[in-house]
Amino acid sequence: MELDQLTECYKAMADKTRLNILALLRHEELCVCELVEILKMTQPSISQHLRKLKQARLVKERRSSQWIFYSIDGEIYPFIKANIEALPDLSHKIEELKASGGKVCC
Amino acid sequence: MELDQLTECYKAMADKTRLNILALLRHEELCVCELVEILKMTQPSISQHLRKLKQARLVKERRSSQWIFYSIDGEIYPFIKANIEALPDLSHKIEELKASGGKVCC
DNA sequence: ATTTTATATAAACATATGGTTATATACTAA
DNA sequence: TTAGTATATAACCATATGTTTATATAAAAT
Repeated sequence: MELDQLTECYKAMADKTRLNILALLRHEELCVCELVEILKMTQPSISQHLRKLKQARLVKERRSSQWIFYSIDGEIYPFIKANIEALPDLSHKIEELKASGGKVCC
Repeated sequence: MELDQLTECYKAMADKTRLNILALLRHEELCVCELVEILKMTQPSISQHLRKLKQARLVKERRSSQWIFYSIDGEIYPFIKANIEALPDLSHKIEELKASGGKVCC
């Protein structure tokens, strides 16, 4: 893997919000508004972080009617994937969202 | 591992020069002036990159008379270490330096 | 002691980055 | 067709980052 491409990957991971997003998507695909709800950040901010992750090919998107669901891109290099799997377990955040009726959607 | 600490690690790796440094140190310890020579960059620039890598605990230093030798920190988290081992092989750069008589030192 | 060599630090500057507010687009529902 | 919902993009701003030049420090050599 080339250094330029690697640098882009690590740049994409070099932000706490984006690591949080990756840590959440590790459990299941989520749409933008769910991430907004969980991370308590504005929608444009989340969208721009997702764009960076997408450009670095760490996540992919899937449109379903009004929503766009993001998930970890399966094509990721194995050692990058290992990094994502080493992120903290945030499944409780998703559980909270479901419990509060905020899931699927919005 | 905490997200803040992880973010610092990835920030440290989110730069092409620093990835080059890590890729070189993967093979053997090097002093600042050797890195300057190999990477064709100014000494203060290299020094500041090394400081970031040191702050993120990716590298450690060892003083030997006038020189300060940098190397990969052995205490690194395993999956971070795997990242460094996945970096391109730059041993030829070190060989070139040795061939040109630029090694140990300066 | 003075000079030289190796490295670190500081100051200054240009560019990159992340957040906010406002607006545009895409789809849904009425 | 119009209104509403979900998301993206643009413009703006404050802060962070990387590079350069200049200077400081530390050890070695003379």
